[in-house]
Amino acid sequence: MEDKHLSEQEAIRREALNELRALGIDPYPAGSFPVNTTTTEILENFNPKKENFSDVSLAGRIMTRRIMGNASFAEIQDEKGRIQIYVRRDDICTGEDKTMYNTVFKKLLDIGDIIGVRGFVFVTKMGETSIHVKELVLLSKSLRPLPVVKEKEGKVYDSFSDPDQRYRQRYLDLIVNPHVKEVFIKRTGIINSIRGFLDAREYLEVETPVLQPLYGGAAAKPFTTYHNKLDTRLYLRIANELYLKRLIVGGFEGVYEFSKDFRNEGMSRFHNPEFTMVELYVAYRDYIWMMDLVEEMLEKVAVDVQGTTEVRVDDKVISFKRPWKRYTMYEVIEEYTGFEISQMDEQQLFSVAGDLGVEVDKTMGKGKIIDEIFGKKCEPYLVQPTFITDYPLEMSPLARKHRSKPGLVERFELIVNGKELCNAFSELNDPLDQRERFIQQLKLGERGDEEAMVLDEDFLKALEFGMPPTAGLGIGIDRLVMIMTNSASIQEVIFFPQMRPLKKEKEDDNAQFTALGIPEEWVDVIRKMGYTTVESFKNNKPGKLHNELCGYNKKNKLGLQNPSPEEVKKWLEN
RNA sequence: GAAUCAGUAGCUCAGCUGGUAGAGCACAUCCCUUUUAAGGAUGGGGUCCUGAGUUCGAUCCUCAGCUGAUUCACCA
Repeated sequence: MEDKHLSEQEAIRREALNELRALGIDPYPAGSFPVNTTTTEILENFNPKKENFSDVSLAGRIMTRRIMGNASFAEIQDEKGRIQIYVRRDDICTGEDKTMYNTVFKKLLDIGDIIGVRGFVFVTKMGETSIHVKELVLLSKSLRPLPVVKEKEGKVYDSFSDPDQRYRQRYLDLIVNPHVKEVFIKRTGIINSIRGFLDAREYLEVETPVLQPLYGGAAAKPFTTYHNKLDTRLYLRIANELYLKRLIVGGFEGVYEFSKDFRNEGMSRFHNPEFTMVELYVAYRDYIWMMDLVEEMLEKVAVDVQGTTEVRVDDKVISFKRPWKRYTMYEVIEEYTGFEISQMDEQQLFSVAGDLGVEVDKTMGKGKIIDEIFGKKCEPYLVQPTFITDYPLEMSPLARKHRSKPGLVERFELIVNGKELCNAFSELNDPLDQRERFIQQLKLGERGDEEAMVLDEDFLKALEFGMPPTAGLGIGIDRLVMIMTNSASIQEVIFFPQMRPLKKEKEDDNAQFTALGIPEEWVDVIRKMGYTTVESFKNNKPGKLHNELCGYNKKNKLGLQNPSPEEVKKWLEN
C-alpha cells in the first residue's frame, strides 16, 4: 500500500536499491565497519609534510556530490563534522570492471546514503583537505531524499527551517542543521556539570516514582493514568519533592534527582508538558546556604560549557560571575515601582495594584496580589541573575515560616533574563504546620483552584517521625539550557517536544475496494481521484462516478478499459 | 483562550487586477579528468492545506475549518 504514494525520487531510489542487490551488493550489510578517525580530527591535525593520516577509515552520510568524468567529489558527514572525499574511477576499480564507479557510485548512490571509505588524506588544488578514496563500501541506502542545505562563505541556502518539520523530524534537523547538534551536546554538558558538582559534594543521586498515587510538591494539574492490576488511578509526577524529603527523613543527608516531570497545562515556548528538573535536598542547611550553592554551581556550569561566566543571550550579556544581587520580595517591588508595601493590608495592596495598572480581581488574596505585581513590574526587568527572597506564606505551602518576618516564608527564586530559573526554600519540617498548610490548600481546591495541592497523609506521617531541618532546591533544566544556548523556545532544547498529533487521513486498503467487485487497476485510479475510503466512494451517484472515471482515464491517457455504467452501479450496490 | 501572519514541487520560495502554475537546489538523461552552494544542455515532478460560497471561470476574493509561527493571556 505504501508503494502507491512514492514520489518519483523515492521510486528511483528503490529501483537503485534493487539494482544494487542485483549486482550482489547488500544495501544494508551486516558486520562492523571499524573507523579509525573522525572528520574533525583529520581537518584539525592533518599536515601534508608529516604525511600523517595515510591510512584512514571513516564512515558517514553523503551530503553533497559533484560528479565528473572519471573522478568525483563528495562530502561525507560523521558525528563530528564533514570532510570532502575524492573518488577516482581507477582507484576504486583496480581491474577492468568499472562497474563500482560507473554504475554503483555514479548512479546508484545518492545524497543521504551512508558509506564507509578507506584511503589517505591529501590537499586538493583548491586547498581543501580531502580523503583520496581507495575503497568504498555502502553501509546503508537512504530511500528518501534529504533536504539539501548548502552553504557558502557562511551564507546558508535553502535552509531547512520550518519549526514544525524540524521538531517532528528532529533527525533531519540534526542531519542538516549542525548548530542544532551543538545545542544538545551543550545540554548534556550542563547536566553533567551539575551532576559532577553535586557528586563532588557526595550527595546521592536517587530515583523516585514517576507513577504516584497522589501528586504533590508543586502547584500544577497532573496527567492521570491507570494501573489495571491494582485497579487504581495513578498520576504522573508533577514534582518529586515529597519523595526526596521522605529520603531525608530516612537518614540520607543529601539527595538529588534529575527528574522528568509532567504537567497537564498549556504549551508555549516556555512550557512543554514534560520537562526536566533537578531537585536537591540537603539536611541541616537552610535557604541562605542554598543560595550560595546555587551561585557556585551555576557559575561552574557556565564556565564548563562556555569557558566563561559570560553568556550571550540575544543582544544581552548575562554574567554568572558571583556574587549575584539579592533582594527581598518587598525590596525589589519598592525598587521597581516605588511602593513600600511590606506593612500594607489586602485593601491597600489592591489599590496599589490598581495604581500600577496590574490586573487583579477580588478572589486574590494578599500573596497572590504581591506575586502579580512582582510578575508584571519586576520579573521581566531582572536580566542578570538575581535572587528574590522571602515570599508570602500563602503561595508556599511546603516552605517553613520565616524565622523573623511574620507572614513570609524562607524561600528564594532565582530570576535570570526575566524568567524564574530556580525555586528553593528552607523546607517545612513541622508536621502540624504542614498539615495546616495542606488543609488551606484543600480549601483553595474546594473554591475551584485546580492547581491546589492535595493532602498527602503518607508524607505527613513521614514528617511526624521527624525530618531534620533541610534546604531544598529545584532548577528547571530546560530553561537553564535555553539561557546557556541562547535558544528562543523550549522546543529548541528538547529533542522531541510535544506536538499536536497530525490528523490522520482515513484510508481503506485495496481489498476493501476490490470486495465491491472493482478491478485492481481501477482502485488506484479511484484513490488518485480522491476517494480514499469505500464510504466516500459509495457516497456518489453511479452516473456521476461513471462519468468521472471515464473522464479521468481519458484525460490522463491511462488506456484502461472503461467500465460500463451498469458495472459502476453494481459496485455501489455491493 | 485572543490577535496577527503563513500553508504552492522532495527543500527554499516567486506568482500582478481572478483566466488550471514558475525559479533555484534536489532528481533523471547527456557533455566535461581536481570540483567548491561546481558548470552546460535537455527532461520529469503539483489535490496550489481542506470544505463551502461568489463568478462563465478561484492558487488569488468571501466564509468556515485544519495545521504552524509570532505576540499576549493562562501556567512556578
